[in-house]
Amino acid sequence: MSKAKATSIDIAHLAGVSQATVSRALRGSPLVSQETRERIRAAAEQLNYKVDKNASNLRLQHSGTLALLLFEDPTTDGSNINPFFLSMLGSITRACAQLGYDLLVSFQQFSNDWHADYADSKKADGIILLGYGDYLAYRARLEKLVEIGTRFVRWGAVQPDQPGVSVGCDNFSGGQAVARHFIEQGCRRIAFLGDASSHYPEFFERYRGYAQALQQAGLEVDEALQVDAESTQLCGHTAMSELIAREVAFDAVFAASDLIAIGAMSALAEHGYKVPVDVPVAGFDDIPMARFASPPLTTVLQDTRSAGEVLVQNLLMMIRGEPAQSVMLPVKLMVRQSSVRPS
Amino acid sequence: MSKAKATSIDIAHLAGVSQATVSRALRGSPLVSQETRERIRAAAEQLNYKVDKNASNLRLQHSGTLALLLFEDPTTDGSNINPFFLSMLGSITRACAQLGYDLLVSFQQFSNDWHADYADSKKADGIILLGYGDYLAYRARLEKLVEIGTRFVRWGAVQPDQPGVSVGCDNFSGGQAVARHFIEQGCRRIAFLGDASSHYPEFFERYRGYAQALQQAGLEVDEALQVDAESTQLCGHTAMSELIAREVAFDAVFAASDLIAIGAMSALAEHGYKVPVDVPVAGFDDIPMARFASPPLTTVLQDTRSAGEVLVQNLLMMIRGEPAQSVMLPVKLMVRQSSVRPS
DNA sequence: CGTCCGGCTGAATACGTATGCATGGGTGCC
DNA sequence: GGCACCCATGCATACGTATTCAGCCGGACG
Repeated sequence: MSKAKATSIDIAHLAGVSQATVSRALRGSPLVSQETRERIRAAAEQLNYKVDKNASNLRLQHSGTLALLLFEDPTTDGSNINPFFLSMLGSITRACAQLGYDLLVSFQQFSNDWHADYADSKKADGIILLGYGDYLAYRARLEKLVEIGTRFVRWGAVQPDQPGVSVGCDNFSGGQAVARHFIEQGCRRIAFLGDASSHYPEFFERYRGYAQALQQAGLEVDEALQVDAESTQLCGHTAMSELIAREVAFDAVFAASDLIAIGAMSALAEHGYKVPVDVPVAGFDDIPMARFASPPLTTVLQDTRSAGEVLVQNLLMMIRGEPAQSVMLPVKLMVRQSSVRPS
Repeated sequence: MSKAKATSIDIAHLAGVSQATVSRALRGSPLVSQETRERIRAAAEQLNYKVDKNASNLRLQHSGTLALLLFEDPTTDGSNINPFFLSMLGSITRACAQLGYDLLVSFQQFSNDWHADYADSKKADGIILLGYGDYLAYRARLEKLVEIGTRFVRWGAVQPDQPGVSVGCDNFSGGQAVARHFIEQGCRRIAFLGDASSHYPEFFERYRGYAQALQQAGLEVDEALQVDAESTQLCGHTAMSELIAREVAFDAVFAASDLIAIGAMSALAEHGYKVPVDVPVAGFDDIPMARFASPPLTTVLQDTRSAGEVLVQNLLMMIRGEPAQSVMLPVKLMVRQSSVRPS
């Protein structure tokens, strides 16, 4: 039909008013009379007019958009995105839609430089940072963000000395719960699969919870029972194989994430171990796959739905200039077959 | 530090040049001397300057952004997003990043009105439509989009009379392959779980492929063996239970999607059927969960990676004004344990 | 009948960038 | 030495919208 898109001036001509009135009418200003408003609305519909967001955003100095930045360690195999973060993505999208914001999604995995630019270039009003990253490597950047006044929230371990606002689950309690669950069943040599250094604060918190539960039960925390692993099935498989190769005794496996746990279970199967009879296994995250693993995987549920809501709400508070605080969300142990020895 | 964000004029002052030169330098215009360019770059860095995308986009009349619109039938249980589309999301994001575009993501599931507005409001240069939707219900809207010149590509069944450009897998051949796989093993009463009406063209194509394979093998296509189901585990469970309740004989189950297959397998287990010994099962999509189902699920692989690339490339062609055509991608049968009877 | 006020509307401008056009200074060539 | 030419830069303007300010009209009130 019309080749060029209609502008508010076209609408103004058609409706016999000025451009200013068109703008006011379409934004719902009370200054416009009901009759004029209706005429303008009709004209706009007739020409398929839509407000030009670029012009509008430029004028208003905000974009009505949030950016979601998913960063994963580039060392991961790059194949598939961690399902846990996909769940988060879904809940964040939902929360954004409910609150009237659009969402820009970017995977650090796929691009080189930090798209924190999204906010600096006014393409987004704020940023959500998501990922099990090597936190220390990003710390300087977070501090830079704070310094130049970029609004952002981070999903991850909630620690007192962090720059900016974080939202995360209670990884410590989750780790504790898993360890206690094993201990109650009489396990005494519980392996931990996952990076236990402070570079990965979330895994580290899970490890600390695990270690404390062991100590409270009077059990030794044996370094030989801990194997580093990033959150992929492949790493889980490798780490489990490594543990078996060490030939140390173990009677339970706590994997720091579900993907690691699933990889570990496949390695156990290959080596002839039956789960849970020979060795019970538990993971962390409760990704959808966990329920359908064989056997169904015991894990720690992170409530992604409220996590997404809290992230977005906190970010919007910051954008509005209100003070926002870090939040730690509760977790829940989901006991399934993989961790329960038949009595 | 500085409260207000720096503009190109600030940079111009600091570098002792005009705003025009700043713009040219930062955009890499060959008109600017090397020395001046360097001075401007330094000034920009010093002030943490980033080009204001809103102003830039307004001036350039494009946004460097694509919108991904995921629409699923609102009748689904709304809990989790179909993992297959999440895979597509990942590959589309990757393709966008590689081609220098940002991606705006929206779930029709969560919002009421069509955000085709993204393109009309110039927030995006084009739209990617994704979803097993009731296609007929959207047809009028697609035609409207074509009419007003909105650039979009659609993931789904590729059919000759469709408005716009589509990219999809060869669902027909996939359905054929699954049916033949069962037939080769001597199955003669193969059930089909999934909507077989033309409202869901992708499922319908899979059904047509299945039906043709049966006929070519001289087998009857029995309507009693087909049960409607949308693509969720719950629907799969329900549909399978329904089939069992019908008390018709069946010796294989072809589910139109992996989620349906997984739901069906759980229903089979509840009724005491062993997969694959009593009844072999296959799905469609090859979502990550399929490999970890119990038993691992035979399914039809859709290559989401190239699908994402083709979608984005086609859309960019349209944006550049080049002609783009619908594309049908090949599929591949992934035989795993769920469909293979021990001989 | 004049004044004032309130309710609507229009004119003008700013948001920050990109670019066509004009300009200045330097260089080469005759 | 003068003229033409080119490279680098500055000036001015347009992109489309939202809002401030000013103006107009009609009615109410003194």
